[in-house]
Amino acid sequence: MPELPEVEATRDNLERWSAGRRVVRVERRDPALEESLERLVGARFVGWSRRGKALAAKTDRADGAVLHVHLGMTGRWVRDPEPERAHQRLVIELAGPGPRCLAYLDVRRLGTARLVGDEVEAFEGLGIDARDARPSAEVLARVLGEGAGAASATLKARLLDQKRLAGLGNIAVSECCFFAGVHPHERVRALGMKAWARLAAGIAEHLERTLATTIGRDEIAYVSEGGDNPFVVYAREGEPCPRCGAPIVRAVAGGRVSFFCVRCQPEVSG
DNA sequence: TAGTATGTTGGCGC
DNA sequence: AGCGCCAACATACT
Repeated sequence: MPELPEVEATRDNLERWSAGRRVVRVERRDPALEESLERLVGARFVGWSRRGKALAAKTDRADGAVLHVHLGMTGRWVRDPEPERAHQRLVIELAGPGPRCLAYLDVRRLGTARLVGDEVEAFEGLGIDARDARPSAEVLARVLGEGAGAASATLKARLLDQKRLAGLGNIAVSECCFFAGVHPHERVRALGMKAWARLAAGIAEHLERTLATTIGRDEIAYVSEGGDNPFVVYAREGEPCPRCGAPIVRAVAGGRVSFFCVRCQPEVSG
């Protein structure tokens, strides 16, 4: 499920459901999850923060321990699931009024839930947040366009590099690059300040749009089963570009698909 | 049955 | 050092 907007919507839900509430029971249904999670019993949730796709729940534990969560590909948190609901990996029961329990579901089990020492550890290795940092053209040019390897790096690879800019995923790259009118496989060295400025605006636009459809929902849906494709170019191969009408192209780079319009997003360096 | 999937990590060759 | 590429992780769906 998760790119930044879904993770932010999840953070918002968990904050509303659990802030100020005490854990009375931790049920570790997936033995692959760390035993240390059981130390949450008796702790009170203080609040949930996010950086990129990582979540951190502060508690009132004396040792400052923080619950670190990463949703992987299919992770999600729900409140009070039906008991027979599949793929429940972790269930946290809470005392007092509000949802009885928070449940972590993860079909593919590529996500993480573990106790770490503090928030710094939970966010270790992550760059600036793609939304909260509101990166300017200058910041993007520096964070994504510089450093060793910039001579050969593609924009897509740099946008996906969580230690540079945290939060964008494979879908976001196609969307942001379309809004910016830049080819995702462009070499970063070929980008001028105007292109970085369009990217800054494109990232903001993508996040604004997707956040609007995810925030405030108990169950956060994405491109998954059933629903209409909410994206502008992602998974729209062959459909007309919403700007110029040319067919949207699908291409694979580094094992991951990109969608773009060759007319609106000409590749100058490729 | 093969191909696909929103994420991350680690190996390989350059 | 750090690219791009690929496989692996584990599972469901088409």
